[in-house]
Amino acid sequence: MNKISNATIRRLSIYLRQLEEIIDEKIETVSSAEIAKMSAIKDTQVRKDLSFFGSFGVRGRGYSAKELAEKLKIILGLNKEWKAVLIGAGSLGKALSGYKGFAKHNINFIAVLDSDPAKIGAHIGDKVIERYSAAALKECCEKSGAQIAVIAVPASEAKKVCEEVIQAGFKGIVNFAPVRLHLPEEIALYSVDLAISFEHITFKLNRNSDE
Amino acid sequence: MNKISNATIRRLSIYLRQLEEIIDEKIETVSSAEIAKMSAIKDTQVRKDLSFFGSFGVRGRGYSAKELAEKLKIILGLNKEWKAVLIGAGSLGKALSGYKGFAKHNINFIAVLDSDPAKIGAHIGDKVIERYSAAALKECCEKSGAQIAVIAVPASEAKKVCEEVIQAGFKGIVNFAPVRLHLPEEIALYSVDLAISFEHITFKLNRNSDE
DNA sequence: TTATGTGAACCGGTTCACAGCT
DNA sequence: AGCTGTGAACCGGTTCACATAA
Repeated sequence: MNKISNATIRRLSIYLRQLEEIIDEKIETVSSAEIAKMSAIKDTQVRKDLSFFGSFGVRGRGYSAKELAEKLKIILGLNKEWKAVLIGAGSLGKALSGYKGFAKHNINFIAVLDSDPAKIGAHIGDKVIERYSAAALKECCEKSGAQIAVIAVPASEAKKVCEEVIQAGFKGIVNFAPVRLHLPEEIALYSVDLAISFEHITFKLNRNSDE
Repeated sequence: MNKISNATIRRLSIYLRQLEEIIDEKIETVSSAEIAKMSAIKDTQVRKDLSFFGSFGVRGRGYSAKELAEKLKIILGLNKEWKAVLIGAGSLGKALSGYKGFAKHNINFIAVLDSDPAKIGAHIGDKVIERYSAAALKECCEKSGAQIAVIAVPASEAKKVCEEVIQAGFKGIVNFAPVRLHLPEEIALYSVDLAISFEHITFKLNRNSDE
């Protein structure tokens, strides 16, 4: 199975989102050029990305928006049900648990864990916060079949939590803590780092003013 | 002025964070290999990235952790005070306004705006939520000198807000809404997209199980 | 004629190899 | 001897050019 670049994966998500907008507008057929324009990406790039997975269009005509969206969902794994555990019920955890986009794409939080005794038992959305422990993690993974751990704890705890998550048997991690996690090749990791995003902007603003 | 890749900018942020850890441990000198190991990046990459901005090390010895951190802060623009406006006081906005990392790097929220009348006047951290309007934006930008707009509103509003942000004169945008923003070359943009991060993981988990 | 699908060319970012300092 | 700094080589991702199909 030939390797797909991270950049391609990211763009597939973008295409899917644009297609969903198109479908909402009741448009049935789209060209790669139209998808490209909405995505601010070149049309050849769109076709090349899709070509790694098959040929979904009709020459001279374009793509069926619905069919292509369906294919992209399958490619991205969104046709399956995913179970995730949220670790950390702070303000960021709250924001994540409330995000509508997940359910839409079959990503469901089955539990919320936190190590702060004061929070245990409180509600967060329709979930009750449970006590964090390595054993609790293991139970989510083995009994409930959760595959994804979402780490939204302070930086100081993130490395330990990460190790316990791997121990418990999770196969995918979305990390929001501002630390670099080193993990085995077979675990999928995506890190969202707020500091990096803001520093990206300050760098560019700084540069623009220098020129 | 030669162009610096986004990848390099991202890594500079990472190096800075690792250096801060090193400084906390009272270590004075580091080699590029040590920074590289902590960052899970190759040592030649570290040196190449730094070389775009000057030579900060001592051959045969390494780098002064403090000095290099200081240089990186200057490169990333973190030696200056930045003023940002937070647009959207929902759960994500709350999480962002509470994030400690910003103040540490001289990024300050001077105002929180929201268009929901029910929220106006409420507190969010030590700020009072003000009514969102194009005029309010302009005031933040022109009177208070804010340079960065942080968009944390629902997808449906994001495009309109983005236009008004540009109109108001902001030069940098950090976007958390799940939409593609098209904007003029001279505006710095960084988008954080939760759906993309999760879909990245589902794609990889899906693939790993296929193989 | 129009728009897809794809091998080939290109380009830029990463890695290598080694010269240059301390 | 050890580690930095950097031109050159390499590699992978993007773009081009065009054959193919409706």
